[in-house]
Amino acid sequence: MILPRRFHQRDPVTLAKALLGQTLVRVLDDGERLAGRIVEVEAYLGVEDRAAHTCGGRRTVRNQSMWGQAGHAYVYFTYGMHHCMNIVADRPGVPTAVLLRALEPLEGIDTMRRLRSDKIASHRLRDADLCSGPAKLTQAMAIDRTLDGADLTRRGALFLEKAEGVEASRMVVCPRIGVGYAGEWATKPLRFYERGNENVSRKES
DNA sequence: ATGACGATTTACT
DNA sequence: GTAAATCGTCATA
Repeated sequence: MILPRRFHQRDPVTLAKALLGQTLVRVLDDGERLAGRIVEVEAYLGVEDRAAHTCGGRRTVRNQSMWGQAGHAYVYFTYGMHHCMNIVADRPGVPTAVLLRALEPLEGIDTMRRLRSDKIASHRLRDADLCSGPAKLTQAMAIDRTLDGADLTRRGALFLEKAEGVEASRMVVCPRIGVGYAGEWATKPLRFYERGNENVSRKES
């Protein structure tokens, strides 16, 4: 079953926790299906959040997806070489989102490994190296700006299937990664991951 | 038109 | 641990 619009129409912290355990599915142009279980996420809280791209109400060409309807993808390009994928939360005009930081590979693992190996020299990547970071998972799932704005509640190139969630007792809650520039917002507990999962990008910081 | 900067990853000391 | 890679985006002028 595909996760419905209503699932996404919540505040980003609630959505972030609910997304842990759910399945992200990517269908390639040739029909091959790649899938991963979401095991690490971060919530971005919108205009007040100094770490968010929509901080201060900024609305730009790049971040316009964050201002739109929940359940769509917000994919951005950064560091001149990497893509990161978010899931838009809340309602139109409230620009919040959840960043996907790590997946546990489920389907299409050989293709994921090829997509990752094409870019880097090292051969024989472990399964846990395929999707253990926000830009690694977009590489392994062939996600780029062409999928920005994609509706994740429809069976297309990218969508979310319902699976068993992760209980609060098995979640680690800690500060977000890589947002040291955001002042007091850098230390807020907005990162969530499944305790003990080997695919997580880093242990608690 | 210009310049500074990343919601990162990888390789190397 | 530190540094390089690499360029679209956005604020400033």
